[in-house]
Amino acid sequence: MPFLSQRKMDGMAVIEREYQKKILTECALPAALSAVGERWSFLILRAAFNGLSHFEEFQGTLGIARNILSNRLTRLVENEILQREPDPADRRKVTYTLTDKGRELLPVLIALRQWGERWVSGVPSNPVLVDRDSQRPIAPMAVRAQDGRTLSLNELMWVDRDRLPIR
Amino acid sequence: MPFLSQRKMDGMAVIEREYQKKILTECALPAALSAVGERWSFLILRAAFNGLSHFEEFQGTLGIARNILSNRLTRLVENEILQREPDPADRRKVTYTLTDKGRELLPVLIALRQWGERWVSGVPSNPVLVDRDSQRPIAPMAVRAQDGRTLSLNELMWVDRDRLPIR
DNA sequence: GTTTATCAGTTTCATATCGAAACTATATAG
DNA sequence: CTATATAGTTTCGATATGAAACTGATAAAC
Repeated sequence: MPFLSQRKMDGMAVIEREYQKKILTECALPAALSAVGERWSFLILRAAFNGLSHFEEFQGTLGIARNILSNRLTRLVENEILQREPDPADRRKVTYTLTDKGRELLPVLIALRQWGERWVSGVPSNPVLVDRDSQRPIAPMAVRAQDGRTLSLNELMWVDRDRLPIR
Repeated sequence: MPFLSQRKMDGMAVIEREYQKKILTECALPAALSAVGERWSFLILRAAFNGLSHFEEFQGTLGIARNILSNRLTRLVENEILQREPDPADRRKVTYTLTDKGRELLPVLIALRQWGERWVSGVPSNPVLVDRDSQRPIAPMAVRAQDGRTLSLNELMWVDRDRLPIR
């Protein structure tokens, strides 16, 4: 994917048009969006992260239309984000559970949620997500360097893969 | 918002139904999605982060229909994610630039892009986003504790705001 | 100053998607 | 055997989308 308004960011070099195009075309964002880019998909995943796993649970909790839910679940399963299995305890039921691929969407959901808290709803949501050890809230999601420093937009730049320092 | 499949996560306490409902309703994710939850919105933002700012640039680069682009730009401006201004150099043109609120979506876009690279496109995209200082690629987006430790799903839990340790 | 081109939209219309409600198929409970 | 729960599918009207043509304003060319 791409990013970075180099134009008016002090200190950030202006990107030439050709490179800009490359950044926009060779980007995994459209690929990611085709898997989870629909509104309901995010909300279904949120529910799955909270332990919901049955059709009726999703439908009742989210208030989504049944045909749309059916369609979204199918797509999420096709994309291997959810796993569909008959419930061994009750064969009428089907469970949808997160795969590893699905679980790794957690940072995306958390980042979106934090942004919404800060900029849209305004209110810090009530149950708070905390680190189990310290019992303190998690840190705000941020872009970071390898050593953990958080990076702002003008501390970032694009580099061609071939020109990366070795190691 | 919500999250966390407590059910089968070893060590993670099972959440009671009532609390689960609260987690799902008092969540900023739906709010965030109503602002940026449409496919094109993310792609327009990606382009804006790369320095695109004019209608024709977005249209040509993204291949989006003009009426939809018009609609999405209007909505992004209404949501104060983009700022609309006449171009002082050429009064025919209008520039759309990121606001602070818009720029703070960077972690979301980066997280989505990284996920897409790893799980969908499979290939690490070519221009690489690096830390300007070290010239090394940025770290993978991760949920972290206040002290910077990365946290996995089963190291997370929900706590009611009132029961947070003081400080 | 007239013509032409550019830019940022709007309008139109055909198609695709969505959502509410009713219907279906299978499994379980009594 | 009957009633109910679960996970869908079908139907149909409303909404959103996309391609293409059109508009209005500014700027550039001559």
